[in-house]
Amino acid sequence: MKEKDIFIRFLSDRGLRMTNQRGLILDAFLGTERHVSPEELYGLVRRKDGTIGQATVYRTLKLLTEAGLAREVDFGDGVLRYEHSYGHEHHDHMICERCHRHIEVVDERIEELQERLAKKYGFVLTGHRMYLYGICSECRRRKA
Amino acid sequence: MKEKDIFIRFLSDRGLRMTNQRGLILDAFLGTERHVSPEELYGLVRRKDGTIGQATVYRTLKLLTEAGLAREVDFGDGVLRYEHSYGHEHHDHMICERCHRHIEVVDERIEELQERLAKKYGFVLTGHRMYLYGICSECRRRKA
DNA sequence: TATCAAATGATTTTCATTATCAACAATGAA
DNA sequence: TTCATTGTTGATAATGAAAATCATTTGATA
Repeated sequence: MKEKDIFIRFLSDRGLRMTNQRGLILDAFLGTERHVSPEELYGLVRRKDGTIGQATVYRTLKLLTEAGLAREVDFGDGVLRYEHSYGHEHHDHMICERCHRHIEVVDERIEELQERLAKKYGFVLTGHRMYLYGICSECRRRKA
Repeated sequence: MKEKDIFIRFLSDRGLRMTNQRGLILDAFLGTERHVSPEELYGLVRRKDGTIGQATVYRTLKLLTEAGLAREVDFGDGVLRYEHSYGHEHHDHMICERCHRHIEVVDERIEELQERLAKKYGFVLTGHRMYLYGICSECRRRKA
């Protein structure tokens, strides 16, 4: 399992340790699709080990993010979510405002233009967040 | 004052009333540049009327947003900010991760591509949020 | 084995935002 | 005008996510 190795290496580089709890949390995280909130993940992990604390889940998710295995996603609803980062290349998000369906999208030309736009203002880009909001075809049909 | 008329009309369309407090909050909001947090605005309004409640500021900002006079901006730091919407055409945000300097940007080609991207997935766009993060020239120079 | 930093879980704290509620004010019908 | 209805407000409590605290446990290493 590649991810676990990466995490172990990341930890030991910092003088941190791989523990049982961190292993469980990583496994649970890898088993998810799309986006998990710390709370949801806490629920999943607890099924395996009922004694785990939610603070540990929060802490581990931060670590996974720093290790490059997870990525924070903020839909602006007040809950931070996490998605896989390793082996999942960058993408942006398109969200249906009616059914909350969610699609991952990328457009290379947009990415390119973002770089240029940044350069124009003297910035060196380190990252970006782009959320497109709209109504999906499904919901438009249903309305009719 | 155009904005006040718009707000009054918006309110009466909904069977709501223009009040002294709402007027004060609108004025204070119009007097700001860039982005205000509810907390900051509360501070400003209180100078004019020390009895105003912060819940009223929160409520009024929501109303202003619905009226199309304000726009919510979420930089992801846990505080929602508001910026002028009326007479201020849409723009995106570029933020320096080091000094937190903030620039408003637009790129018509990006906007256009976003539309096309949405269409490709059957979405009709209603809006979007785009935040570009990077390091500004100032900060890069200072580092050297 | 002794030592010491890291890790954990329970708990508390923080902080932004929202809900609740009683008091008050405007509106409109009778 | 009177009275009922409904909107508005401010104070306060409640919520909920995230971070901080802390006593205790764990694990690596000398």
